[in-house]
Amino acid sequence: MAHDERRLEVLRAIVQDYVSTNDPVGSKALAERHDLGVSPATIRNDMAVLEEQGYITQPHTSAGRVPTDKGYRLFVDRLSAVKPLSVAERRAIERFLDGAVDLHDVLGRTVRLLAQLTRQVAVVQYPSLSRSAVRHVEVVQVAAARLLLVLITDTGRVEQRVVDCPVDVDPESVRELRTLLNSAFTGAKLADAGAKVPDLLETAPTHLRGLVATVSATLLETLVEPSEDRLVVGGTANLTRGNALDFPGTVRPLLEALEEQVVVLRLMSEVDASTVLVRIGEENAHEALTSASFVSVGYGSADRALGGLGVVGPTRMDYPTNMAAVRAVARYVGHLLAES
Amino acid sequence: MAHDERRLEVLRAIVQDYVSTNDPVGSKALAERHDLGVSPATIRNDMAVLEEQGYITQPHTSAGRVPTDKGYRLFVDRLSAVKPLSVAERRAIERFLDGAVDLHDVLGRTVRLLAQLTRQVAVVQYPSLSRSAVRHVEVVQVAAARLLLVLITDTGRVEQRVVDCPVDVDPESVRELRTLLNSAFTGAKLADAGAKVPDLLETAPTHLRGLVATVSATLLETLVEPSEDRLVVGGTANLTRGNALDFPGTVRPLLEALEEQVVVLRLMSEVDASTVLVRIGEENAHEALTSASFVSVGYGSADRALGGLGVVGPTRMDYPTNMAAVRAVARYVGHLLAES
DNA sequence: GCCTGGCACTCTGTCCGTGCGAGTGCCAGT
DNA sequence: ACTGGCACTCGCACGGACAGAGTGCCAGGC
Repeated sequence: MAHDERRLEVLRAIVQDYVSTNDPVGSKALAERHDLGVSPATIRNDMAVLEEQGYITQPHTSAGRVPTDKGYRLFVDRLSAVKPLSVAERRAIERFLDGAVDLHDVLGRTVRLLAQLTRQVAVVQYPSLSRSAVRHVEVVQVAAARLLLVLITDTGRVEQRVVDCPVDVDPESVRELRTLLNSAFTGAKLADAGAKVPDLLETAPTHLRGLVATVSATLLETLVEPSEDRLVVGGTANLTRGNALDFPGTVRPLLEALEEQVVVLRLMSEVDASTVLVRIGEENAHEALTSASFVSVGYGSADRALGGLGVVGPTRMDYPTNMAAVRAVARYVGHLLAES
Repeated sequence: MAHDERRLEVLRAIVQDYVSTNDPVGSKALAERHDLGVSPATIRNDMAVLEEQGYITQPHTSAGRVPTDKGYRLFVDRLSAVKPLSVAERRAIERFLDGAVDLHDVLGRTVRLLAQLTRQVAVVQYPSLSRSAVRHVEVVQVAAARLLLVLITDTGRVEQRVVDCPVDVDPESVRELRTLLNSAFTGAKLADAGAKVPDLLETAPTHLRGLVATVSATLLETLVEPSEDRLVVGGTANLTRGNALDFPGTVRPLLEALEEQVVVLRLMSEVDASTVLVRIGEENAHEALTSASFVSVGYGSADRALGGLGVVGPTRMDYPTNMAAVRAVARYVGHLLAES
């Protein structure tokens, strides 16, 4: 029916205008700025219907209309085409990320890049430990009865733990231990590492049993502990951009949630690498984020997402552009980490 | 002269009142809240002198007085005693920092602790590479012609770099290389490491020369590069606390400067571990920080500062408390890193 | 049946004038 | 040298008037 179609067109126009002007948009302005082929009065009727259906709302009588969360949702799902990035932007991504010297650097550059590209707050998760594989385990003796355990994953992430042993350890044992651990764990997915411990304990020479047990315990703790998942945040200054209406009250709770990390990590846990996930306003199910939207996607090769990255901003954001930027950056980071 | 003394007392009272109430303070309120033993009229005369000397100013005619940067400076230098931390606070520091599992964790906890204690933005610098000593160098072969170099310092910091070799490397050479590097560098201050390279090259067996040269080059790059100094920032949500007057305009430039890191690191480069450094407003010589104060101190043992930490907030801050907190936390972190 | 032009209505943001309160500076008196 | 008193200056909060934007509704046209 031509009706419904035009009504959606009106909704799209409202979203686009509101996103770009930051003012509630009225029927007259809409008719002027878009070729809808109908008069303001007709648009008003459509808007009345859209409002009744819950897609738009007016801040107060006799102001223009503003999209609701539901309206943005419809817009994202059905009314927007993902905007391809310009050549200049693609090149910027490459130039920005190439030349990174280590994982920390890669993620730091990524977060700055995303923040700059989208003009929103960017978040990047460290490659998940449990989804990585062990590249190398290193044991360093730092004192007679104290060892430093260093775990290097194939994504370049490095974890370290100090292990206090009940008795002194001689250097030869350290060497054996290193060999033992590496042959047991190297190449294994960290998620599977736990299963290898009993085996390892059995095959270990008797004089190393105790040591292996102590060290394995710490190692497992390191691997399993998912709370240790890290997050890099950047571009928080972008929160102060734009209208005060974007975040009712203040940006304070949002800043706190971003520092809390746990909140964002939980949201990020749902991502996969194939589709860009958009959570709008109330959909976020966390108080501090109810007036914000979260656009995220997993990075890594298709079969396993190493982690997630995304941007956080006001619900009034340019979804097509941000989704495109997030996806493009994730792809590039995925390649970068896969080949290193 | 009794005059001057009372005048300073008035200045102290003004600073204290203004910090706690956030309102320009007038002569009447001052007389009521402090036992200065004189009438408001007298205080007014003193205030007129203080204003003429540049220690205080009035936002507009017929509002109370507000301390200037110069006023705060005098207050910090001569009028304030460092307020000792309460037992509860000391205990909080211990409880908060104990149980950290690695360096990243220590610094993360530190920054959260400082932010919470002072209700300001907290910054903590990673232990400086050049002032640390090498604990261990690890070489891991990740491909035929690609090595991963891992450097572990005595402060628990871990740096890693990928090295691409011109020719394939056999595993035996990797083992020799590891031994070689460790015997050359272990225990050496990173600042001195550069000097050891020529020696190393000479003593290296002929078949390893090329490899050692390549690897050393990357290693040196890692060590010397001071731009890689890292910063942990926390408590940015505290910027939105307090009056809008605290930061004229917005907090935006400040947030940007904090993310820039370079700016803060430069300020931090001057700290040493013995005295708490306070930079007030314009003293900061960076545009974004001219309406902010920076309280910092070095941590580490007395003879060598490993890095700096501090807080950033409005010039209108509680200097004695913040200085005490910064110093106490720095001491504790210093101990923690020294013993690990 | 759908669209359009017109019209009355409502509401907000803004501007302006007023009054009030806080605070000052100055002066004369002790 | 300090104090009380007094006139003066502003900023700010309050309130009314006004203009502008936008709506809902209705009657008429295609």
